[in-house]
Amino acid sequence: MKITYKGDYALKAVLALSVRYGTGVVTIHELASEADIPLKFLEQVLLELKRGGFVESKRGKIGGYLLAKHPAEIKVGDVVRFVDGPIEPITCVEKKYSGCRDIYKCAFRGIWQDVSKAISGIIDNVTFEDLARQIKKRQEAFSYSI
Amino acid sequence: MKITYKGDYALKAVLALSVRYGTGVVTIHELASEADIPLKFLEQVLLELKRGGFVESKRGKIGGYLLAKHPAEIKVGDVVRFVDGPIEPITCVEKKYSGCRDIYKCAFRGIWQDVSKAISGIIDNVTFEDLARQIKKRQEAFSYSI
DNA sequence: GTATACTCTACTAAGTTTATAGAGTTAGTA
DNA sequence: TACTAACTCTATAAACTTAGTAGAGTATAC
Repeated sequence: MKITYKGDYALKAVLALSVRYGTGVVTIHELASEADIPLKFLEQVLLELKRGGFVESKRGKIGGYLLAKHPAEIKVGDVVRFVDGPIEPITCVEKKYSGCRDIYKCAFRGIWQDVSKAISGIIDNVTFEDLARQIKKRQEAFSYSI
Repeated sequence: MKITYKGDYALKAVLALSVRYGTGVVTIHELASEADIPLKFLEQVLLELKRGGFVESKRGKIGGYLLAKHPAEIKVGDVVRFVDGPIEPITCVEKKYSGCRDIYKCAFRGIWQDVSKAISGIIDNVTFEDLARQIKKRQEAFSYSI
């Protein structure tokens, strides 16, 4: 499992949209400057997220992006797997694999399966609602402290 | 975390040497054909493992490789980290990192730290003695069944 | 002194990552 | 209608990583 910049950007974009869920659209430009992401790269990431059903877009002058579902329905794992591919640390643990000629000899397979399960257990148990709530709390705490 | 072919080959080589621990040296050629690894690639992997203190070599006509320590003293995690680098899924969780300008905003950091801990919890709790014992058991079971 | 096996450096083809460029499309509004 | 702001799509490219190959060099048993 490796989180690439693309994956990182995707997660941050979805989180930014989660925090603003229900408040209309956000432009790529806003998202890019807020999260410090190269604009043209973010364009591609958002298009991909759209194809994946995570976000929706509105074109035209007052256009922008918004979340396609409620933040509670999007897990961190969903975005990671969609953008950066399978979380398995090695190919032989992915579902369709049928490689290892003598599978009984592959002493490591069990370990990689355990690793995969452990990772899933973490990233599939955090939704963007959880993360958005954290962010909002911090923002409140910050504004009180002024 | 991603296990590359190099990492995979390294693990298999160390395991093969673990199974034969105490029985003298094994040539690269034997290891390569036993584990179906390209010979010249395995050469490099073994040299690297030697520099890492995992294996020792004996040159000359009756030369070959052997484990530098007892299999019980080598964890799977040691080899993985040495050959394929840090197991952290993203740079910002590695020890020396001091990047994130506003770390309090990085809502994902905690997740990646949890993932790292979970992976470590698995790969640092399996030694090559454990794995070698498994292999030997299977070999026995196999020979009984004939 | 020769065969065998490890040592070391360099090279390369292919794939992935991280962007950048630019032309095209949609929709609000003056 | 014309203009503008914003999304859409395809192509390209530099840098890096991976996986493997090549070949000359060094040590040691016999």
